[in-house]
Amino acid sequence: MVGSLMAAWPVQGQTGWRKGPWTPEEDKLLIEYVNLHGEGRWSSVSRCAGLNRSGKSCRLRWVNYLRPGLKRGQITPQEEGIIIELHAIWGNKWSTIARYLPGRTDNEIKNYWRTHFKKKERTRKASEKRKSQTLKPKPLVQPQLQPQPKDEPLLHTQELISGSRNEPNNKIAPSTNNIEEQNLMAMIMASSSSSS
DNA sequence: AACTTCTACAACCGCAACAAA
DNA sequence: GTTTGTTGCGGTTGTAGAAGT
Repeated sequence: MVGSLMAAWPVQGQTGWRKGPWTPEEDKLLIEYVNLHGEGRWSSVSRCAGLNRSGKSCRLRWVNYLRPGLKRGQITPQEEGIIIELHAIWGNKWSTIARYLPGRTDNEIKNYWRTHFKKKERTRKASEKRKSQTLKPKPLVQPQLQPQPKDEPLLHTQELISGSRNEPNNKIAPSTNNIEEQNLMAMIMASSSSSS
């Protein structure tokens, strides 16, 4: 199965775009294009740069892998703490969370969370199972990881993260509208400045 | 050594929001 | 005001390599 899939990859989709892993040549073309023309206009990248890739694919490759300033490697315990805190506030707003972790992408954080959350979930369920065999079942009090309402006041100024990123697509930081959140932001600011 | 399971990561898909025509 | 194209986001899947049995 794996072998046959690999043999078939990379393939061309029904739209004619190439799919699958990027080659160093493609990376080079994309980097050259973005260096010359800047980010954005992804739909024209494929044509102009001679890449047989969809704009979506080009953007994703750039944002998650090629963009300068990306940190590679392990998420530090400090970053993990920030992710946990921010996830408690915003839920699965990965791109929002990523704005507070310079050099980290939403995809990276999402992957990290899924891996680790799944692991924790599994161990939690396993221990519950063990408990339930010996104890009377009682209502489970879960830590609240509720996302904010969809219309949360996300649109604010970017002062919060000023200096942390300089990409043009660095949009807006969520507003800090309670003490807890403000404390968290202070913690993040302190940790990011100390780590740099 | 062979096999299985787990983890990390890259990439794709579908959808929604937004802007331009 | 409507349609169409583009961009960005979140969810999901697939693969490689590491770790465990």
